[in-house]
Amino acid sequence: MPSGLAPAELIAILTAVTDNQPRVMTLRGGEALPSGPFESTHRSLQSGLRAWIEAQTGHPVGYLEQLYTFADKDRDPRSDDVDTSQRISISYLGLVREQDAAGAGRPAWRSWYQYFPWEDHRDRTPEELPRITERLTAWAGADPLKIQRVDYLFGLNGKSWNEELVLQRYELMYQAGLVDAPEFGRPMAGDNRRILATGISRLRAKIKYSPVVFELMPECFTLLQLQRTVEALSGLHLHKPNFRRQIDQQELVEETGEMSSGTGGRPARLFRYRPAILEARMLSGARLPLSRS
Amino acid sequence: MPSGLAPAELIAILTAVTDNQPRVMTLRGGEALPSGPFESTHRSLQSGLRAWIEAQTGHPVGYLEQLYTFADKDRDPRSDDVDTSQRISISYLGLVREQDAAGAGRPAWRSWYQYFPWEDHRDRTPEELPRITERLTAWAGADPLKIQRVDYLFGLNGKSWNEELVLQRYELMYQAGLVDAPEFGRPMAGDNRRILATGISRLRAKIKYSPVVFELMPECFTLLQLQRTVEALSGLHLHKPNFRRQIDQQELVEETGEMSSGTGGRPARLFRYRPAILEARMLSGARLPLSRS
DNA sequence: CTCAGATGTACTCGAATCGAGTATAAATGG
DNA sequence: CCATTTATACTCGATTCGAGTACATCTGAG
Repeated sequence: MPSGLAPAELIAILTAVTDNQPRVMTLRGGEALPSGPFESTHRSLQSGLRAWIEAQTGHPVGYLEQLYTFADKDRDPRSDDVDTSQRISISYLGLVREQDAAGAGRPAWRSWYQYFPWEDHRDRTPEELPRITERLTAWAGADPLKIQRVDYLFGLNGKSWNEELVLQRYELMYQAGLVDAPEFGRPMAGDNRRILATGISRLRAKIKYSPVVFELMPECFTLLQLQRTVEALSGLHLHKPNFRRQIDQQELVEETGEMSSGTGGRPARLFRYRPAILEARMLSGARLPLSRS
Repeated sequence: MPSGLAPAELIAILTAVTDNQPRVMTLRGGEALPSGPFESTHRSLQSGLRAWIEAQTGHPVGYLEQLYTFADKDRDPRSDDVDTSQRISISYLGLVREQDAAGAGRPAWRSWYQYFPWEDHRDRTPEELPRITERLTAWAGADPLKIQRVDYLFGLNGKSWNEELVLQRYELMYQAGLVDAPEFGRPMAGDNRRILATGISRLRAKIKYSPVVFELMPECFTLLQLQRTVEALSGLHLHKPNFRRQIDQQELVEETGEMSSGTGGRPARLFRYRPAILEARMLSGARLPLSRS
């Protein structure tokens, strides 16, 4: 057997937000992410992955960003193919607007929070959390380092909840043997659930300093729709006046002149993203006005 | 020819700071970075790269962080092997303390700023900058998008210099055909110089919210030594009182009780990093007190 | 010895940011 | 008509941060 010559695998976390739910594109009954081998016909890693996504989900992709590269032995030890040569997996985060799916692999959009129910803190703290932290605390025992880590990751004992630490929380739960319990979120094949956690972490971090949210918005939107989208992604409730102030200050959007067709209350102004400003705002960014509750 | 079965290549940007200069470990007369194929004997991507680095440079590595994965066709089009199958390159950023090098590939530490002389803004704005921006402005012509991009990346026309945009600046200069001019920095083989730019960008961003600087510091250090290291990395001059205030507030360091042996002025207190605080500060981070001049 | 020069340390001030709260305006629907 | 929902404007105080100033302490050259 020569050195690791297995083809590299490309994996996508394709995300959209509909009905105030952040969703991920899954295959085979929700247990797998779109993926396929990188082939010599592909012009680049990105275009290769785009081809696989279109074939498997029938969905065109706009924004695509590289996440992380794994080798098999770095990955989830439950993998089936123990004696094949080492495979390299390159994961990407993709953002799309629409949600109709019709491809070869039984594509379906599923809410992130089916897989990570403890990550949605928009309305109340999730009901799973007490049971999770209870078992984690038991697992930590008297080890001060473990206790500190549990407190820090899950916002216990005066620490505050940090929504970006999705991956770290998942890995701690993995260490503590909690991720196989079906009560704590739907499982996925292989390490796909961990890759999803990586993508969520990255996206939650990125919306704070980069205008990627607009990749998920329709052409025209109200400020509340924008806020609801950010809230869905971050899993947090935001303070409305502050959110609007931030959006104003950053001049990321402009009015279209039209008004929303009224979904219950007073009609809202419709806005449009100003991509012209993108460069200048790359770093000053779109900070999130957070909220305790 | 089957699908792209070339072994994946591992590449390292190994960085240290000595004599107030940020340095990168190079091979073959400074034109290449340490690298080697990922082999089936390697336990993981990281450990494989560690082995190659030790063999080629004789240098052990502590901190190692994945940067980016390329396929050949994504890379610099000047690559020699046009008709081989597609090769995948996985780049890493490594941080080390010491600087003695003795390995198989003529290892040598070189200052970052030999390769990117326009990135060092500590004392004065670099002398190359006027000539670079002049040629870039000529290249941009009347295209408003290009003009905006030049202004934004190089801090022209009221925009401020953003030290993190090393890669973007290099890629713009590449587009404009400036990177082959030896007056604008030392060249490297293939796309190694672009990979180095990627690493510098990442490190300059990371020192702002993560205590990675301490990977580059000796066990004990004065606050001024710490400041000089951060300045070397960011290529900026920092305001001393503000820098110390930040370090105090974040409680990242503790006094050793000893004093510096006096390198000219009044003896300074020696400090030591407090890794115990690491977790809690992961995000609140080590922000940089910047400075215009 | 003394003083220049370098380094170390302690304050102050004002602008900007941001979480949080309050108030008011405009539409819908029973 | 009024409760409810949504939209929008304004205020207040805490914190952060860039910037400036002042002063302390040691080394070493003359």
